[in-house]
Amino acid sequence: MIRTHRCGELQKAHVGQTVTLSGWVDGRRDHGGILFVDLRDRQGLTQIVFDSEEQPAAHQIASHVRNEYVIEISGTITLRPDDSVNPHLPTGEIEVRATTITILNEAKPLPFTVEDDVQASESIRMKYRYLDLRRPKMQGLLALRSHASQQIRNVLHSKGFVEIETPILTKSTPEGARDYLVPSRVNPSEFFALPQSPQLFKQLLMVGGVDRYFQIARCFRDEDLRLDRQPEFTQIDLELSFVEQEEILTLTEHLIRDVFYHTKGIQLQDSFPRYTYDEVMARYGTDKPDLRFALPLENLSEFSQSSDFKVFRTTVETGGMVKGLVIKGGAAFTRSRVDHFVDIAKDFGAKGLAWVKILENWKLDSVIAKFLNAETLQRFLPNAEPGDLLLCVADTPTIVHQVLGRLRTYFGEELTLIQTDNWAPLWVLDFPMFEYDDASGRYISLHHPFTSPARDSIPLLDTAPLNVRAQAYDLVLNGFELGGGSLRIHSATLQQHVFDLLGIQKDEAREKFGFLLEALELGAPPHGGIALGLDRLMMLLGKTESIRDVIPFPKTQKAQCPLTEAPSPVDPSQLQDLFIQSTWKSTDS
RNA sequence: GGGGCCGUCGUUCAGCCAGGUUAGGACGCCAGAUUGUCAAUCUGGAAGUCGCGGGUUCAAAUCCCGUCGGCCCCGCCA
Repeated sequence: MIRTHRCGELQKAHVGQTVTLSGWVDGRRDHGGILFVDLRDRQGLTQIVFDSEEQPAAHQIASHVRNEYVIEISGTITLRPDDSVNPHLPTGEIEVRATTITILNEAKPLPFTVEDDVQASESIRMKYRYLDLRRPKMQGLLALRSHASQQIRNVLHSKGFVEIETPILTKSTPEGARDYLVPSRVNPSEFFALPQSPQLFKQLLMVGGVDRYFQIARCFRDEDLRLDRQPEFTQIDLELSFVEQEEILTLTEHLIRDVFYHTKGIQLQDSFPRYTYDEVMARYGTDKPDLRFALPLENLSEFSQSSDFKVFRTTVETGGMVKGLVIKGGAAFTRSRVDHFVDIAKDFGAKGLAWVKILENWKLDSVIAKFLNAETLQRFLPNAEPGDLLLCVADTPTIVHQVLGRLRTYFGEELTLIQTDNWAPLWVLDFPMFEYDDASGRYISLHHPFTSPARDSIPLLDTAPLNVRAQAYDLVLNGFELGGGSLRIHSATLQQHVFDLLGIQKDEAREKFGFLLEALELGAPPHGGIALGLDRLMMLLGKTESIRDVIPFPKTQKAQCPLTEAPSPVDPSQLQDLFIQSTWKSTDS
C-alpha cells in the first residue's frame, strides 16, 4: 500500500488514524532529536514528524532525506501542540508521527526550488518543465483547464452536439497561415499538411447530416509566436446546421458564461455587448478593444476642418481624419513625459502627435494653441475638462486608428486605467468581407474564403467588393481575440463566385477545393459555426502572463521545445525513405 | 526580415555608465551542532569559461564589432 490518503486532505477528524502517505519532500527542518518533513503531493502539504526517541530507525533514515526525494511514510495522525499550529496551512492543525519511512527515489539538488513564487527565469523553468509543473500553481492551471474542457463537453452535449475527431494529416490549402507539412512515404514528393483548423471537415460534417458538431481540436500554424500565439494550439471548434447568426452568438455566450461560472465562480453578464466592426474601429482603433477601461477615440475631424491649424485642416480636406485621446489629469505631466508620448506615437507609425494641455477656464497650453479655438474645441470634447491632456493624430484613417488604438492600450497599462478584476467580453459584428492587399494586388478574405456575405450585400460583390459585409463575428475578451466564426457559403455557385473574386483560378479552386464545391452541390444545408481559442481562454481565466503558462509543454519564440530540443536533425535514412533532401546551406559554408 | 530589453557560481541579482584588489550578496548545496520547527536557527565550507568569438588596451565582466540564446513588439497569423 503506497498510500491510504493524500497530503492536503488530512484534517482534525483524521486524528488517531494510522495512515500511509507518499509524495515529494517539500522541505526539511532538522532539529537534531526531532526532524520535520513537509510532504507534498498534488493535493497539498502535510507535516511529518520524525522523533529519534520514539522511532530511532525512521528518524535515522529521514535524516538522509533531501528536497524532492520521493518517499513513503506511515504513522499516526496527531493534533499539533497548541503553540505549534500553522494557520497558513490547510493541514496546519495536525501532523503525522512517522513510524516507518521508505525512500522511493532520491533526487539530486534541483536547478530551482519548487515553490509558487519561483525565482527561476522562464527559460530555466521550461527546460525543466516537469519540475515547474510540480508547483501548486501549475497544478492548479492544469486542473483548471481540465475542468474547463469537461464543462465545455457538458454544455455542448446537453445542447445536442456530437464530438467528432477530424484528420490531423490533411490537405494543404492556399491562403491563410503557413502550413506545417508532413511528407508522405508511400506517395513520393507529396505532402500532408497539419490542419490550421478543422474548417473544411466541419463543413463537410454538416453536409454529412451531423447537424451539430464540436471538437476540442489541435491546430497548427507555422507563423511567428507571440505571448498569446503558439504554433500548435487548441480550438473549441463547433458548427451547426440550419442556424442563424443569433443562435450561434447566444450559444457561445452560454458556453463561455458556464465555463466561467463552473470553473471559477465568475458571473459574466447575461448577454455580451455587440459592436459593429466600424464602431470598434472608430471608437477604439482596433477590432479587439479592451473594454475594461473607457478612453475612447475622440473624433476631431469636423473641428479640424474649421481650425486654423493647417496640418489638421489639410489632412481632413484630403480624405484623412483627426482623432484624439483625452488623458484625464494629463495636463500635470511634465514636458519630457509628454515628449515621450510623442516618441511612442512615432514608433506606432504616426508622423507626429499633437498635444494640448487644458488648463483652468479652458485656457490651452500647446505649441499649436494659437491655431485652436478653445470654445469650439470644448464643444467637440464634451468629456474633457480643465486638467486634462489632449493627444491628437492627423493622418489616414488606417494610421490614425492604428496609432491611437495602440496608444490607448499603452495608456491603459501605463496609467493603470485597467480594472484588472473586471471581465469585458464583447462581440464584433459586420466585418468587411474583403480587404485589398497592396502587396499581391488583389482582394483577400478578412475572415476566410468560406464566409458567407450578408444577403443584402451580395449585389455588391461585383460592384464594390470592399463594401461587402460578411456574416462573421469575433468574440473579444479583455483585449484578446477569443475566437471568431461565420455563417458559411452553402451554395457552390456563390462559393465559386467568391473564389473568383479572391483571384483563385478555376483550376486551382477545382484542385484545392473541388471536394468542397462538389459537396456544396450535393445537398449542403445552411450552416455556420465558431472557433474559440482554448489556450487564450485559459490564459485569461487563469490570470496568467502568457499562453505558455496554460500549455504544459510550450514552444519558445523560435518555435523550439526547450525540454526535448525539438525540432532536430533526423537520420539520413529517414529522409531517404521519404525521398527528401535538404536544400539548406548554412551561412558559414 | 526589422526594433527593443536581457544573458555574471545550481538559482536569482549587484558590479559595467567612469577598464585596474582574490568578481560580491541572497537562496540553494556540503559538513558539523541542534527535541517543536514550518522562509527553522547557529558555525564552517565548496561552488564562476562573467553566453560565445573577435577587436581596442600594459590591463576587459566592464569599451567596440559580430554572433548565439530567452522574452516583448512590428511584419506575418484566411
